[in-house]
Amino acid sequence: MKAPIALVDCNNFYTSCERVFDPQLQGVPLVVLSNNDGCVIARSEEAKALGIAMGTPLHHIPRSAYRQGLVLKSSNYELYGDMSRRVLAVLRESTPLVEPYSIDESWVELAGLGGERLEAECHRLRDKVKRWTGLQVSVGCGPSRTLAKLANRHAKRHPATNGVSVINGPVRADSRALLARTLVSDVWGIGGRVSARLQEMDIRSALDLATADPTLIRRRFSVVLERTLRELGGLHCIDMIDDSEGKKMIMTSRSFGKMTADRDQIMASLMAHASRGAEKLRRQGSLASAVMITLRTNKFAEGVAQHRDSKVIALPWPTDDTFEIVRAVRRELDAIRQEGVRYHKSGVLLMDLVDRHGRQLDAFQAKRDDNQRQRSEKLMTTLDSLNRRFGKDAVTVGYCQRIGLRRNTSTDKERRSNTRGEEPDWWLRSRYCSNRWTTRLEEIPKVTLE
DNA sequence: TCTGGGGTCCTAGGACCC
DNA sequence: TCTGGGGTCCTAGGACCC
Repeated sequence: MKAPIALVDCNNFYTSCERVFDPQLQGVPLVVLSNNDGCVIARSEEAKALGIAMGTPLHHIPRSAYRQGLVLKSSNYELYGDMSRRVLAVLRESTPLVEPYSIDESWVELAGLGGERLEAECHRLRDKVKRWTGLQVSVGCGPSRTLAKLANRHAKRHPATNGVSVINGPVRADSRALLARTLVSDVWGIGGRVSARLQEMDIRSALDLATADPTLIRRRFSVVLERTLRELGGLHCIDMIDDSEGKKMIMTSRSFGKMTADRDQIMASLMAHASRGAEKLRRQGSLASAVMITLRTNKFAEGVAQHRDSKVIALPWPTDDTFEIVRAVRRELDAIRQEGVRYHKSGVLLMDLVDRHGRQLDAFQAKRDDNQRQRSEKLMTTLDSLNRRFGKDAVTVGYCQRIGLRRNTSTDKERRSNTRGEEPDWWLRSRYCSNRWTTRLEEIPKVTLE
């Protein structure tokens, strides 16, 4: 028998992080906006009660919401990332079998526990995270990940559960009833397309799917859905993700603060993405064999020329050198950019990643002599350590400047006065950003004693 | 004026080989 | 009028996740 698995998920994670360090945000409707202050990506319970949907564009939020006290925050990933690490540290202290799943969720294997002891352990984890980080989590537990997800959703929605729910698949009556009440579209792994097709087959609830014919499901859909079906039945099919080899591709892209046709600005944005991508590459110890650049216009803008294109550039040898990657990007921009078109978003995708140490020195790589490689490694190590010590973007490539994330100041006006003259169009908007309370000494919370 | 960013897995189909 | 069969590898695109 496989050990039960729990999903520990932070409630309204981004808005909760904001509240930990700013008590004035308690009890008010609060939303966190996506990059560029584009649309709503997190909501407090009060904001949900105002009817603000996930993904609402900022400019579609009704005035009435502000009259009721709605507060906006720009996303502050430095803060959220650090809070996420803290939650993880608390979980890891309790059990070694923790697998981070997203910035606000982790899987935890609870071996050797069952019945009341299992439920007690879930409550203990929940209380501990709250006490040590100030964040509230919900814990869902079951024999498979799909059931743990479903239990988690239940725990989050029903205060009577006290944030913890354990289910056992359709064998037990109470779990069976929960599956019957859950729409198939709310099951983890089932999106809009698949659920529409399932409805046509009269499969409407999670229980309907759990008791459907696996062979038929596999034939009409795929092995993915068959696994979901079996997981709903209590069979463990979806394993821990083995990310020991790191990510298989690294994407860095952003929308521009304002659309622009200016070649230099577009170039600067791509160079910034290339250097950020190369940093991520070095952090996970990989080398990229190819890089793809992408450019696109704003699909929502009416009456303007639309254009999108991308190009894959093979690198002469697998590398993690910022300068080599930037050089490739610089050379190829004109291959995809159309003169006069105002672009809205650019991106750099590092592909065909190989392990830095496990690489084979084939005939091509041999072309790059040892001196050159050692110099590059030294330079990149220096670059990274300077940036670690003096803050992100302390040292950057040529004129690409900062990638356009927030600086110490948080208003557009202050930003402009910081940059001597006109601010580049491609820089992000980030008008409502809070401090990076836990990662920057200058922004640490101050307590004044009367 | 203003609509995010970063991933994974699976499948189908074409190219190519014997 | 007739035109093998089976296997692998690669890529593009679909679907889903947070």
